[in-house]
Amino acid sequence: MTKVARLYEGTETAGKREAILNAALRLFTERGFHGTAMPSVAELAGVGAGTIYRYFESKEALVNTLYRDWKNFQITTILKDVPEETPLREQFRIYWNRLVEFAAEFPIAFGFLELHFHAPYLDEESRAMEERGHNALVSFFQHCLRQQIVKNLPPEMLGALVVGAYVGLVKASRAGCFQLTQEMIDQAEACCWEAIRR
Amino acid sequence: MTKVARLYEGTETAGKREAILNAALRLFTERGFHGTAMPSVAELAGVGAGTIYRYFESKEALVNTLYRDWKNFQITTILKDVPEETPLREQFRIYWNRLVEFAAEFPIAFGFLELHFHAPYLDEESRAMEERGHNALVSFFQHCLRQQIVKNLPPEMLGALVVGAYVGLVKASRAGCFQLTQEMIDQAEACCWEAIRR
Amino acid sequence: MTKVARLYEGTETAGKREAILNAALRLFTERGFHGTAMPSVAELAGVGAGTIYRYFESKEALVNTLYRDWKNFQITTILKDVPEETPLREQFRIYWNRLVEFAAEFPIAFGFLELHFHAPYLDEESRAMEERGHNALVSFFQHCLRQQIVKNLPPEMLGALVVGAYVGLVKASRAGCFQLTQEMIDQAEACCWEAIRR
Amino acid sequence: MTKVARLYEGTETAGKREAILNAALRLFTERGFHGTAMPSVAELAGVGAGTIYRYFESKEALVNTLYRDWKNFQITTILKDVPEETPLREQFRIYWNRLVEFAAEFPIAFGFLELHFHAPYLDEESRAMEERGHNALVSFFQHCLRQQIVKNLPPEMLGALVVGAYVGLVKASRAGCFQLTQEMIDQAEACCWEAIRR
DNA sequence: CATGAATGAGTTTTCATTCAT
DNA sequence: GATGAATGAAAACTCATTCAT
Repeated sequence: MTKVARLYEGTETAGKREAILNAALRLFTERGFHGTAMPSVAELAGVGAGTIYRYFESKEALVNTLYRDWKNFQITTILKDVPEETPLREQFRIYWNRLVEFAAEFPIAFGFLELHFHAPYLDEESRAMEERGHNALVSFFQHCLRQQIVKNLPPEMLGALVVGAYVGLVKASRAGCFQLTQEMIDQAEACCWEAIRR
Repeated sequence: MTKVARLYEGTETAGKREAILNAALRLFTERGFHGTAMPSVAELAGVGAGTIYRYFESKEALVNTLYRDWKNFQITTILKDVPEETPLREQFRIYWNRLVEFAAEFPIAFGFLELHFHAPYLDEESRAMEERGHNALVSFFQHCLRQQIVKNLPPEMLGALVVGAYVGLVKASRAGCFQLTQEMIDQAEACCWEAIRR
Repeated sequence: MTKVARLYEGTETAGKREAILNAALRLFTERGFHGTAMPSVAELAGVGAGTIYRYFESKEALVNTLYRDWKNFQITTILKDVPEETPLREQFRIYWNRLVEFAAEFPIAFGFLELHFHAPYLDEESRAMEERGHNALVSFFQHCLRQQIVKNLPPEMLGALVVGAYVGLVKASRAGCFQLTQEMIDQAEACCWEAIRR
Repeated sequence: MTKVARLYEGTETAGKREAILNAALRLFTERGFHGTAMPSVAELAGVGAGTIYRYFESKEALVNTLYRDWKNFQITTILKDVPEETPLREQFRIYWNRLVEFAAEFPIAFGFLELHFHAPYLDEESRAMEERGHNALVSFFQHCLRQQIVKNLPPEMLGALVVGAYVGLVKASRAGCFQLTQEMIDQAEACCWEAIRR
């Protein structure tokens, strides 16, 4: 059983709701929001078409739940348990590895979050979650800036470059350009740090 | 200059085909392929709904034409007129600036190409065009590798990191995180080079 | 007193069947038969959706039970305890007052019976009940005709005019056009008698 | 060709819109608003299901158009060309006859207007039209009251009794209780006048 | 050529009814 | 007996595509 499924397994409500969310995650990622028909979600989830509406008010509610849950999970997974006193260079390494691990362990969710970044059908709450991730990123680079260990550039720009490189790397590896070994991940991390370090 | 480029010039000379491509570019970028109704494309283009089908066999044919035309235009624009003997470090600077200029001059087309990267409704020919861009990128970094001026990493990976950083930068600036000045563009270019240089 | 009547009394003694009939009466009257969802009936009745089907075979069976019970109750209430020897003019007064009282005491049931008059989903038995009320009406006016105290018109027509006036009066008062006082009820009764008396 | 059809034939838009309105009029009257499926309207109208939505925004818009058009037509038909100086007793006779004629010539529309009186899906504008008819009625009886030729009762009540009797009469004749001859119509008119005259 | 009205297959969503608990 | 989650058929509505004008 993959970890993908496990995000939606902990609760005792169990079963249908998780099946729907997992089916929707896959189909929305593969075909996009408007390209996915609700009956196809139901079929993949192994439930009746009407059943989805017992758990989610609408298709939009479904995609938003998915976005919030996964974005929240991603942020939590990446930020958890890093002692404040850890050197920032070391923190950078940790976050980088966690980002890559997240994409490796939850490839569909990674694709989903990428595809739905800033999508017009995301609601207030989903956007707030997006914002939360963004703030954590900016906050880290502000910290780096204060310690003068990175180039004197806007923290948003530093974040954009590093996260952009991360996304590019993962997408390219997923497109089959290369297989990501731990060595390559480490090398990429080194590249990114060198890109921004003072 | 191709017809694709002319779409963004004066509309008085534009034929119906251009008007349709123009309208479709905007709507597909804003709402996605499945989220865009053909009649809405017709309306924005100022033509009858049936007229689209005189120029394009289907909605898929339209999006593929758009993808091919713009991808081709992007590749051509970025690669043109760089003498082989130009130092690679200088070539890198040129390509970087052209990428950023392209995104600035054709922001909708940039968004369109990003959004439709690897979309399931793109056909063989469109994928071949994608491949062509990819090959040019890889080829450049192979050249760099042979001259041992960049880190000894797969050229696809070097490309992924740099282009990823570029995409991240442009998207962040478009999301309103910051305004891209020439100085920042130059600084970002320096970052990217430092990321990969040996 | 039948169970139908008891529905409008204290709810603490009411069984589930009564609760369902009560809820259905209100919702069918407010939103119509097809406009009312069975789960909404269940919710208002405070029972599970499946429970309705322990008491009624289908939605049609429910509306027919309701129609029959209330039509029967209406007829019974209006006709009861009028000695045959009572002068017909006096009987007319009695019936008129009982009709108005019925509409005042059971306004929802009055609306329900009006709305469902001749509805296509009423079954044989419900139509027979409708017929029974009609026959009582016609029979009364035949009696009047035999005594030559009313105009020499078909009894059905006399009934239609008087009952029509009654329905019009009640509906108008319910629409808020005026408040029905006993004086007005008496005056209306006088009008109706003058309409048909010889 | 019946007059029912003719209400929607005068315009040069012709054809589909009228066919849809006429089909909807029949089905809404026979089965009610919620009991009528849009595809069944389309089928009876002899058009595609999607075509209805080229002419009417929604099912509600369709029923409201129908209600407004017919209510307006009814009011106009009944009130037209009655010189102010006509004696009120004579006006009463004219209006009565026109009401009955309307119901005879447009039996489905009569049923439609009766069934949808005060329906919850009627919009502001439709209710305003309802009000307009009501006002004309009240206004007539106020005139009668001022001339002291009718009983001293609220004009709304006089109207409710007379119109109620009219509706009862028509409904009964339509239910097959009797065939309405001109003689009977005249007699009914006499009844109604006697009901309210001073 | 250009149009846009017309279409019907497909979409999202609802709801009468069932059935395992 | 009572429940309410589950269902799938059918509802309202949309839209890619066609074709008569």
